[in-house]
Amino acid sequence: MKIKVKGIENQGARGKMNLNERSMIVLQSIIENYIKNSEPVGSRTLSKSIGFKLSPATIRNIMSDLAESGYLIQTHTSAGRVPTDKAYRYYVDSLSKKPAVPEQIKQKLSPVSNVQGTPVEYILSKAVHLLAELTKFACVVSTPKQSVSRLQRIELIKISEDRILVILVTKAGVVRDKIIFVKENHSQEFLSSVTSFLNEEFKNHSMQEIREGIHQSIVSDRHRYHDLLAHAVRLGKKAFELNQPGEMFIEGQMNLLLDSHFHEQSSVKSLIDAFEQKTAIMKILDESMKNKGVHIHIGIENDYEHLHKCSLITASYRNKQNVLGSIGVVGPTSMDYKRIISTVDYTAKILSKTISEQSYD
Amino acid sequence: MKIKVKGIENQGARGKMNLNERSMIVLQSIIENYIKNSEPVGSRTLSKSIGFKLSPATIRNIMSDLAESGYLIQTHTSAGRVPTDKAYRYYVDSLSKKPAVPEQIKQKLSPVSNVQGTPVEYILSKAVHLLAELTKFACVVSTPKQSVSRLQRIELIKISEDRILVILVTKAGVVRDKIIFVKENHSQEFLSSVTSFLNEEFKNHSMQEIREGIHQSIVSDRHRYHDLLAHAVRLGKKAFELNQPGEMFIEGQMNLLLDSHFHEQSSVKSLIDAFEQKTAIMKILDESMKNKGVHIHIGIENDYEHLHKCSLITASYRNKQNVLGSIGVVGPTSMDYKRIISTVDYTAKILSKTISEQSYD
DNA sequence: ATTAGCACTATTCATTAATGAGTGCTAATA
DNA sequence: TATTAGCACTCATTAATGAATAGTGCTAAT
Repeated sequence: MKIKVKGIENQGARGKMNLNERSMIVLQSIIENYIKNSEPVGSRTLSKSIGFKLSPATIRNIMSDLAESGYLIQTHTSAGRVPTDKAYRYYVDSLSKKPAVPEQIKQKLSPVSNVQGTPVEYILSKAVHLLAELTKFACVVSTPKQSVSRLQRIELIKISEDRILVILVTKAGVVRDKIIFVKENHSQEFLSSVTSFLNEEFKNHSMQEIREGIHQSIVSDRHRYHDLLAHAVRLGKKAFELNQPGEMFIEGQMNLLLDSHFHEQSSVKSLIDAFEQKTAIMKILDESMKNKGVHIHIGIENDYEHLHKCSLITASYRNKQNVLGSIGVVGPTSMDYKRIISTVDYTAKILSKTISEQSYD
Repeated sequence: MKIKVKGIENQGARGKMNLNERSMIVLQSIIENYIKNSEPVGSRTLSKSIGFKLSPATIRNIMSDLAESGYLIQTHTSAGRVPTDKAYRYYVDSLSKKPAVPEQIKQKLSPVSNVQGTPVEYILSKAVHLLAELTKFACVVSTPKQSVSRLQRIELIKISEDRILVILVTKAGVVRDKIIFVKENHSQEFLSSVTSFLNEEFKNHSMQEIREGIHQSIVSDRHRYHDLLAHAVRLGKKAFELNQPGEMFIEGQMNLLLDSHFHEQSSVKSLIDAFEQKTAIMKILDESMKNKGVHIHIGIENDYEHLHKCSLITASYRNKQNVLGSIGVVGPTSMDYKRIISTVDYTAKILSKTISEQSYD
């Protein structure tokens, strides 16, 4: 693996300090050691575990420089060094972009494609569940936004004299159902004609467009469908609102509590808040939909303060047409980035593949 | 509140011991004290907090008797007493069956009825979420079993050349959808006729019956609907299987970890396992569907060992026709039973009301 | 430029002693 | 006879102490 040194050498201003390629290899070694053992790493330990020969004293000098440049900190005077968020950022940036996915992980994720044909939500929950099991961290996935997805089909089914079941099927394969209450007792035939009208009119339009456009239709066709379309508007609005705050499935929160890094009381409570609020994590997932590939948010880089001690690894999933949502892992900043990144990446891919194959376009 | 003394007096065999009504008031006082403060309660404290005048020495004697009868234990020689599961059992049995529900709690649960008209799952998740927020414990709810609920309507919708969306609407208001892949390109008209055939044939039959009966129909009508019915069989089976293990929503697991009673490492891990496995809790929820009212499982009374340090308070919810599922709270054995019982009871009631009003029978 | 050596610092762990909450028992009391 | 006061005893908790340990920083030698 090639290491990027660009822009790092001599950035520390002070003439004495020199952060050359060797320093960075040491840093990398410290990081990997810390990820593995979750304990501050000292010069002697490192001297042994590092590839080439270097005495503890020399390593101490290098460490001192790295500390001064903000890559390492000491929890106390006589303790080993611990990587900072800056160090992790350097580390992940210097990783070759696509670590291979171990066959074992692929195998464990294969059940995701086995649930093809089930509702998208079920596929998502399967994926997030397996991801949590594999990573031993908390995992999240956002459900497809209804606003961007396009209508495949709408169905109005008469359930009783005053109730109609409305079913919206989107291109992404999401089915949303809702009961609306009506005053008039419409015949199923009437509903059928309204249904075909709606389908002709709005198929392939996004929910957003429908919501905006449906009112006009009412005006022009007022004579025929007036009342029911009014209901349809109300339904559309409600269904849209329901999904608007963006649903999100969470799995494996408990994993974090077993993790040694979160054993300090304070950060546990922080995390609980973060998951309770949802919005902060949701925002990160949404952000992740804008660009391809794996996104990495390390500790302090997160806007939300309660996530300052976490890293989030996210990746979006999609069907052939659109980006639908994101799946991600929430863990300590000292997670095994190599493994987690490749796992998340692969999970998103298999999710995309599974959903694409059952999407309607 | 009347206290049951029946069958308790002199049950300890040893002639000396006497557990009269006063003892039981003391016991009750100890329990309530412990529930409130989560700390072993001593004779001096109790002497002050108890209603009538009684010296610490006397109370010590009573406590000693209660301990001998298995209602109290000491964590160590010089510690106060802690109620046993037997004590809690006595305590809840002696509660007047229906503690009043505070107006404040009713208010906080009112959003449940506001989501009427949405999918049952959504209503359930709303209810369990609020219940967790109110009780500050972990809460669970089981979704309606498909096997017992009766078919209201089935719809087959042609999605693309090789895909059909199947929607099952049950009387309980549960909608289940699934995509089936077909080799032949059936026309929508053909599907419509199959749909109406299926509806005529199976409406009001339970899923179980349909699953068993559908094969016969195939035989007799083989000439017309053969292929699609074969698919319907497969669908029915799969849909049934999917729901069979019984889904369950969990909320507020994290609450338990903040609870002082679960701070000991071991019991945390136990609990995580319990929620991971789901089956044990699911079984208790299922059990709870058999009888009306609130069910209480205290610590050791639970079959599943990992739940020995928990109490579960459950109540079933229903529509006009059937019992559909259960909702419940999982907390420490020293929970505030009065409050939790009334809250669970009320939640189940409001859930039943909300769902009944949108059920199709 | 690297390394060995040594002084220095802070954590961790075990030991000890003091404190205090709470009991159990016995004898005095109402 | 039931209750209470008094006292000895137990055990957890806490703080203080000191030894052992891991690790650094600096300096001088290589």
